[in-house]
Amino acid sequence: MPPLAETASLLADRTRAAFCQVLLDGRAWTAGELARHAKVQPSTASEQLSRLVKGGLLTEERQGRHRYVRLAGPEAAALIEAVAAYAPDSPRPQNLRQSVRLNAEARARTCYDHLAGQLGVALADAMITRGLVADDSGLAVTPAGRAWLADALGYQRPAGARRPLVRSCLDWTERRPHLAGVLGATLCATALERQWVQRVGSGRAVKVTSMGVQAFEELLGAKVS
Amino acid sequence: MPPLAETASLLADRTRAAFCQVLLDGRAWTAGELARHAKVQPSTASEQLSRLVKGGLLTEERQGRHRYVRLAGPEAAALIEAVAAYAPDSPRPQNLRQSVRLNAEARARTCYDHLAGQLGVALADAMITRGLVADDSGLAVTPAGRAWLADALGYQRPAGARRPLVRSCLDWTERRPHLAGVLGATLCATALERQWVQRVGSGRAVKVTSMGVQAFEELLGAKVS
DNA sequence: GAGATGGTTCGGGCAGCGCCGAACTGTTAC
DNA sequence: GTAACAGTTCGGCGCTGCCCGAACCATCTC
Repeated sequence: MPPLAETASLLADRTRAAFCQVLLDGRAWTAGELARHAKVQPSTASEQLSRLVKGGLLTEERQGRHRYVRLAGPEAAALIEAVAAYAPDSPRPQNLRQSVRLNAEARARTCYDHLAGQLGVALADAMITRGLVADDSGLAVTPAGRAWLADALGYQRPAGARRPLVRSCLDWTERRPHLAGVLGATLCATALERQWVQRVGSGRAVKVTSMGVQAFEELLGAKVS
Repeated sequence: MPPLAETASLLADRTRAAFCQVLLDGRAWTAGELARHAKVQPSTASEQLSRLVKGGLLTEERQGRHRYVRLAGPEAAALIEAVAAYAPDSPRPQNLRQSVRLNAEARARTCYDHLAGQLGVALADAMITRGLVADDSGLAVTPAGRAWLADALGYQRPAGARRPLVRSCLDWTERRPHLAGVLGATLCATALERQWVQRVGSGRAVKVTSMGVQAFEELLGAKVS
C-alpha cells in the first residue's frame, strides 16, 4: 500500500475520525473517554487507538491504569484540519442537544491549540486591521505584530524554532480563516491562563469572560460579544 | 459517515491513490491510461474514477469516446499533497526502472502546476535570496517579487483573484519547501512555454534545457545543473 | 486479602469494498 | 455497412477490517 493510501486509511474510519476530531481540542483524553464519545466498546477503542499511534497521528502516555492519548503535534492537527475542511457541504445538526452544542462551538471554541469560531475569526480580523498581521498573499506577522507578541503576551521565540509564527487555518463554521501557528497558540494559552476565556462543558467550546471582553478590546480593539 | 472519514476514504485505496498521485502532474488523463498505470481493469478504473469525481476531487470532461479526468483544482492538489507529505518514512525504490524514474523525478518534476524536486527547491531558494519572496513566518511575495512576476513572466493579477500569490509546498524528495500558488504555477507555465524545461517520459519528470540553465541564471541567479 | 475499575487480547461474525470477467453502449476507422 | 476501440454496467467472488463479547491483566481502593 502506497504511503498516501496508508495515511488516508487512518482517517477513513468512522471511529478513528471521531477520535481525531475531538482530539483537535489539543487535550489528552483517556481511552475510555474516547470510547464513550465515539459510542464503541473499550476493546474497539483500544485497537483503533493503537493503529493511530502506530500511524504517527497520536502519541500516548501511560499513567497508572490510564492511557492518555493526544495528537502527535501541530502537523497532525494540520493534516486532520486539511482533510476535514475539504468537505464540500457542511452537515446540518440532527437534534436539539447537538444543535445547542454546535451553537456554543460556533461562537467560540478551541481548534487544536488555538481559538476558532466567531471569536477566532474576529480576533484574526482585529489583528489584521491593527497591522499586527499582514494578509498579503498568505499570512505573515509584521514587525509590530512581533513586538506585540513579546509585549502583550510575553512570548520570546527560541533560537531553533521551526514552527511558523502564524498560519492560516480555515474555520469550518465561519468558512473564513483564523489564526494558528505560534501566534494562535500563544494567544489561546494566554487567554485560558488569564481567564479571558473559559472552557464550558466537555467539548471544545469556550466562552469569553467579562475580563476577556475587556482585554480583547484593549489589546486588539476587537469587539467580541 | 462523518465528512472527515468520507473525504479520507477517497484516498484510502491503493487504486484511487495511484490515480490521484499521477494526476498531480496537472494534466488530464484518459480512463484507460489511468487503468494501465494502476494495473487494474478498465471496468475497475471506471468505477473508482466515478467515486473520485462524485467526491469532488476530480473533474471529468467527455470527448467522443474518451473520458478525460483531471484534478478538480488547486485545493484538491493541496489536499493530496498534504496527506502524502505526512508519510513519516519515504519508501525505497524496488527495482532498477523505478529507481531511474525516481532519480529523474528527484532532479526536476512538476507537482500539480508548479515545479518541484531539486530544481523546484533551488528556484525557491534563489527567489528568497534575491528578495523576491520573503520567508518570514510563512512565505510572501515582496514588492520586488511582484514587479518581477509582471516584468519577467508577464503576469498581471486579475481583479477578483482568490488564489494566493505564493504558497509553500513541502517537497517529498528534498524534504524542504518549494513554491506553489500563482507564482509557482506561472513560473512553471512560462518555463514549459519558453522551453526552459521539457517533459521527459510519460511521468512527472522534466529536464532543464540549456536555454533553461541560462534563463534561470540570468533571471534568478540560480545555478541549476 | 477482595472488589472495582481501566485497559488489552483474542476469537468470531458480519458487512462493505475492491476486483474481475462478461455483456453491452457508443464512437471512430476502414 | 463491418470492425476495432473506449468506456460502462452488472453479477459475483474473496478479502479486509470493523465491531463485539468474553476472558484476562494491571492498578487502585478499602
